[in-house]
Amino acid sequence: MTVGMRQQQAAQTGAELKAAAIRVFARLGYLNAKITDITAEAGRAAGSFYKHFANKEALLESLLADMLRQADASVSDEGHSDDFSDRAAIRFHIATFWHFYRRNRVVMQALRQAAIVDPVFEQRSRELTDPDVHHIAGHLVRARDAGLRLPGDPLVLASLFSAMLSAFADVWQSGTGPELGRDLGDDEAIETLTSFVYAGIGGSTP
Amino acid sequence: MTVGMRQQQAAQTGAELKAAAIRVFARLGYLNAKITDITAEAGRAAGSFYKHFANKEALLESLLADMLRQADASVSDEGHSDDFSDRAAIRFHIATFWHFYRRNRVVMQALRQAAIVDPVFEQRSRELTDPDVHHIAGHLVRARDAGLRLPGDPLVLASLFSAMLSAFADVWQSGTGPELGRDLGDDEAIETLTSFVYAGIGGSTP
DNA sequence: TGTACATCAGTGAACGCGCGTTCACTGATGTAC
DNA sequence: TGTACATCAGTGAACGCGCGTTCACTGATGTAC
Repeated sequence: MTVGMRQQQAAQTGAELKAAAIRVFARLGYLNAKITDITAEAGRAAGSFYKHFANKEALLESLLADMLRQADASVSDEGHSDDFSDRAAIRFHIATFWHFYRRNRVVMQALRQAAIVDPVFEQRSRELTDPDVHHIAGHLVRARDAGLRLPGDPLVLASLFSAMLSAFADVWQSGTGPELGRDLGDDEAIETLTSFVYAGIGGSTP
Repeated sequence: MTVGMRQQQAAQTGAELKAAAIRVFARLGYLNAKITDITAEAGRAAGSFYKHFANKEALLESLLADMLRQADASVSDEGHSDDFSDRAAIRFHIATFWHFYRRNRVVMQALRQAAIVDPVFEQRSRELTDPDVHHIAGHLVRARDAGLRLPGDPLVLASLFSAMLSAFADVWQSGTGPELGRDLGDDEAIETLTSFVYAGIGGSTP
């Protein structure tokens, strides 16, 4: 039952294919990436791919699994207060998301592209986003209980935040904003978002 | 030089193909739509398509042209005040966008999908969004001059608004939000967005 | 107004390209004795 | 420790499917005289 040379090598090439895939997705996008682009990037033959993944979808599932495993490991749900009348609570959520997206932008974009074309990934995408939206909605309800006059329905606002964060991170972390090539610093991005959201839900003027 | 029967008929089928395309895009998405899906929807033979459009890209260009022509015709740049310290100015912009998106959601989504896969449409998409972002940035600068303490750089905020509006309209106009099938009423959507943005840039609490 | 020929929208079967996927083969690791 | 056989990751040429695109054909409109 010892792990032999062969298994190690195989696991290794599997990992190299995934790493190559991420580089290719970053360059061409998930939808434009051909299997042979990935194997070429990894310096392997085309057929090699199928010793490790059934197809491109299975590869993406595997990348998603890696992402979630890593995210679960690094989550510290601790230490953030639970209502959004507290500016620090908002900042904490935004910063967490922002850094998560920095680490996983390519896979997240790949997922979004896959979701456009494939109902399975549309579902996966929803499964990833939905709990978050409801989590945020909960914070908003508590903020309302604490006396804030929200500008709308908590769930609607929560989905607004979620969409806003993804779109914003997408644009400003990949330098595709109105000023091409400009990558907003983490601090400026997080501060801007926090101030905007905090004031937006009635917390206070900046 | 009179317009004959044949030309009329041809223009007619051209228009029918475009209308069918929009229905198909709405159902399957631009990227998933096959030429034969469109011709079938229009009740025509496959080859017919190419008497009217060089390919799917040309069809989309044509739909974009229609959209812009119609938008140009209905624009009344008049009657909106020019700085965002005025709540009505924000509401006006949001309402305009919201209604534009209601009329043209399918084509806008098609454009976004095409942009993922094709640099030409990435460019088109940018050309469509960019002036808007700068226009909004201008309003924000004037709001700042009027005494508002913005939560960040005007251009960054403007791109944030733009991304937020598209994402929000996308989700809530197509019933794909956290509560599947719920289409937010125009008024609720516009009010929520306006209040949020107005407060967010320091205008006031709702 | 009528006849002969030209044009052209529309048809749908056939073609062919791109790319995902397979498969017979190789050589290195693993196993049995 | 050595020999014979089995397994399996990796290879890359070949296969074949899906779908965009073409093309020879039809029949209705348009033109010439």
